[in-house]
Amino acid sequence: MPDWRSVLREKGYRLTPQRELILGAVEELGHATPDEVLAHVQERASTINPSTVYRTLEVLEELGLIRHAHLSDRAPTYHSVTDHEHFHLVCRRCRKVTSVDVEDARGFMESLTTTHAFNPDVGHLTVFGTCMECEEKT
Amino acid sequence: MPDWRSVLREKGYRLTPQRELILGAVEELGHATPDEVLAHVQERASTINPSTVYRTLEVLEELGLIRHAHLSDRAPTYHSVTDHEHFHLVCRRCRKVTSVDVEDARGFMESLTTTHAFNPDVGHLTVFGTCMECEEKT
DNA sequence: CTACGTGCAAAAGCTTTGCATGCGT
DNA sequence: ACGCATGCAAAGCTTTTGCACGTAG
Repeated sequence: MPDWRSVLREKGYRLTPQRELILGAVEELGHATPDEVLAHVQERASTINPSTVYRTLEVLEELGLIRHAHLSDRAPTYHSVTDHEHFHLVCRRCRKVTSVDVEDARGFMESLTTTHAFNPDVGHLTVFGTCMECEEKT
Repeated sequence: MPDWRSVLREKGYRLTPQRELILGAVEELGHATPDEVLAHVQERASTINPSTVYRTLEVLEELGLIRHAHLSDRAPTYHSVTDHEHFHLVCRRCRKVTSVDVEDARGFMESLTTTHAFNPDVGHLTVFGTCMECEEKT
């Protein structure tokens, strides 16, 4: 797990308090929209601006420190990559998000490679559906 | 494959030229954003309004006549359901979209059901990645 | 010191909503 | 004739952009 400071420096990016706060927010929040990240960092530094959040999330993702997925039909959510690489299950009814180890998708991913000449990005994958709890409540 | 007229009528929706045109546009275009649908229908009926397109797509999806998927980080795209049910592979570099029969994902989907108590909606699934053509151009 | 990063404000999408008119039933 | 559907216009959100200042290196 590479140190975020070195990663930024190596690519010629500067170390700023905003970048540290935003990366910290993403790690703390788990899965957060830009908006939620903004709200979180503003608790500590109220003058931080939305545009800084968007710009910083973009940089951090480019550097591979965070990733985003689409857990709703609307905003993207960002999450840390320091944890295991994972993909997501999202229940449409209760909105619950489950993180699943990429290992559980390996067979499927490999079949896409061999039969469709496609190299899938499993870390970005989101599967929508219904969790059994909700299913039973029908 | 149910007739769209009957489907609308059975649920108490009215048959309008706009609805017919919009459904037709989705079927012709394959995978289209609301914007593309609008442009297409306006070729025939220039007064059709964006809000009608949004409202109609929502109705048609609710009735199961069309579905949407997220083929880019931005706009949703709608497609007909009269074809085979399918999911999508999207190449991030060349933006190519491949439709894949759901059968190819069955094993994976079943494993999610059994090991994660989750009932996946395979028709909404989109897998991002890189196609081999682009991969080789590196 | 240099120029990258930030804050601010305005603009740019995209989508939704309220309302009066029109049209399908 | 009744009331849903549409067109229009305006508002709402989220995200992007231009610019001048501040600050990391």
